[in-house]
Amino acid sequence: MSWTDERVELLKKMWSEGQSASQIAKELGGVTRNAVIGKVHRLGLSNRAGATPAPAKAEAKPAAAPAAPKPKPAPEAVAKPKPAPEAPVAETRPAISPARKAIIPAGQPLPPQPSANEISPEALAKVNEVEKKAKKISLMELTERTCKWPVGDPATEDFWFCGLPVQAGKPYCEAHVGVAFQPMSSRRDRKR
DNA sequence: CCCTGATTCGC
DNA sequence: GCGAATCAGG
Repeated sequence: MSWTDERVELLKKMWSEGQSASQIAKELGGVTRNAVIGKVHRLGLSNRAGATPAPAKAEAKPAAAPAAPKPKPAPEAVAKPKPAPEAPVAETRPAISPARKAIIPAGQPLPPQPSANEISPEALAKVNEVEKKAKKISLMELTERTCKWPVGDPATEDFWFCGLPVQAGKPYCEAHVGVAFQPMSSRRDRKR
């Protein structure tokens, strides 16, 4: 397999939509996530921010490299009409409360894929669905990899934990993670 | 253990 | 340029 224009295009699209490298690789087929990541870097779009107004975070970066030229290949993001202003929300914010109406930026809509943004009623529906087939485990049955999403009233017998297998190092299963956390976008931190 | 992206380096 | 191996982290 080679990186044809079409494949690269799909790669760009998915990457900008926040899809993970493995998902993209799976979609493309014939390549591994490593290949995707490698390509992403070579394309110079390792930063998922098509036009993120820089967190303006007063990072106390040493920057003690006066003579160190940082050849940062300026993002060629220009001809690309980026409608979504990227919601400036903190990612680690568990929104347990289901009371949340669509705050979807009413900019230019994203016709094909609703993308992976906001909670969306879809995610909520997914949770309902999941709760049906939840394992309904008890507190003591919780392990490192069981979804710890509580359901029901703790003061009642009608209370249990989801118990479905969690994904990654999250405390919840995929469905619940979708409701509890914001998509994903900024995780900039490398110690090396 | 599952996953994520980042980097390196032989090809 | 490519991507497996490796690394670093959740």
